[in-house]
Amino acid sequence: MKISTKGRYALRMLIDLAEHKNDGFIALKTIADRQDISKKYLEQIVPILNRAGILLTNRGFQGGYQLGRDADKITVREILTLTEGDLFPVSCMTPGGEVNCDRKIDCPTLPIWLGLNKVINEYLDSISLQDIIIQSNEHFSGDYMI
Amino acid sequence: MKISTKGRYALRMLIDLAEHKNDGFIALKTIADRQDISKKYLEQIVPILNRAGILLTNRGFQGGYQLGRDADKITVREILTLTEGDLFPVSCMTPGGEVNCDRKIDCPTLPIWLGLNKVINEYLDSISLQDIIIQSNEHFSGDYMI
DNA sequence: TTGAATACCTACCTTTTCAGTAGTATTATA
DNA sequence: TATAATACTACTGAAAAGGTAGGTATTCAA
Repeated sequence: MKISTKGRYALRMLIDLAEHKNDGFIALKTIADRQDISKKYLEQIVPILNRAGILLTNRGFQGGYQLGRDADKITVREILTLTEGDLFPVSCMTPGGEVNCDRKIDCPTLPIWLGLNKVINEYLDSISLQDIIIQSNEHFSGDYMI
Repeated sequence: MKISTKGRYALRMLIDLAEHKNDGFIALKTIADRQDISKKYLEQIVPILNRAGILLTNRGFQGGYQLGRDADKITVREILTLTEGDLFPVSCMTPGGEVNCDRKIDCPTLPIWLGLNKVINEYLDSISLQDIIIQSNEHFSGDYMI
């Protein structure tokens, strides 16, 4: 019951891009260095986000990445769903929402997983990259107000 | 981000015991057969629940298990926390609640994980074995009311 | 008092997933 | 055309998941 590095790194990369959205295309090496993540590993994560239109990319000299959408239009749920596969908390359900289990009729635990799925998704859906940055800045200045 | 078989099997075993709480001690073989779970695997899960006082056990001939507490005093959260380890959604936090990460100061994602942890735990804490059985029965009779 | 049924314990095993590395191909720009 | 970047694909070592296997200890009933 853990989010893997894949999802966490994707999130950190996108937050980094959102924080530097006025810097043009940013090379993966720059992000990898700033976030202390293996660049090679990030290379594998990036195409997932790319295909979903979350990123704009430029190859070649001075290439790199930018957010493909405004930061307030990208939710944590979208990022994690792309990178972690679906977020359904048990393996008996497919991404499409179908239950793939012989016991599904009268399974007493199914309502629990459906409910858990709901609270998780609603929570993660309520947070955008923009929200994260705002909250992060508030917290930062808060440290100096004591 | 999935609950493993260990947690799900534990939950099903305890629901089974709650449904048959008037049958005295129930052998693991009976539960394994009814739930279609490997008895040998269940044997490994049981001690975890046992140590927490959720189970009463009797060894020897006609031995078996009973719930050690009323079904409305056993929550899904307790069962899953015991079997899955803590339920914290990322690996950077210890069961005790301490953050085990160099980046924890000003980590912009930490509030997300704290919030996610909260909604997950509150949800699972709100469901007892008793609740599951009641809801399961309602659903069952509902099928005949059409 | 003995045999069967039960829980308890520990080691082992196979498969899958995680978390990357490595190497090569492709593309855009100066 | 050299160079700095992304894009793609294969491989790998370690850990976790999901069990099996085999033995020991305990209890009750006949």
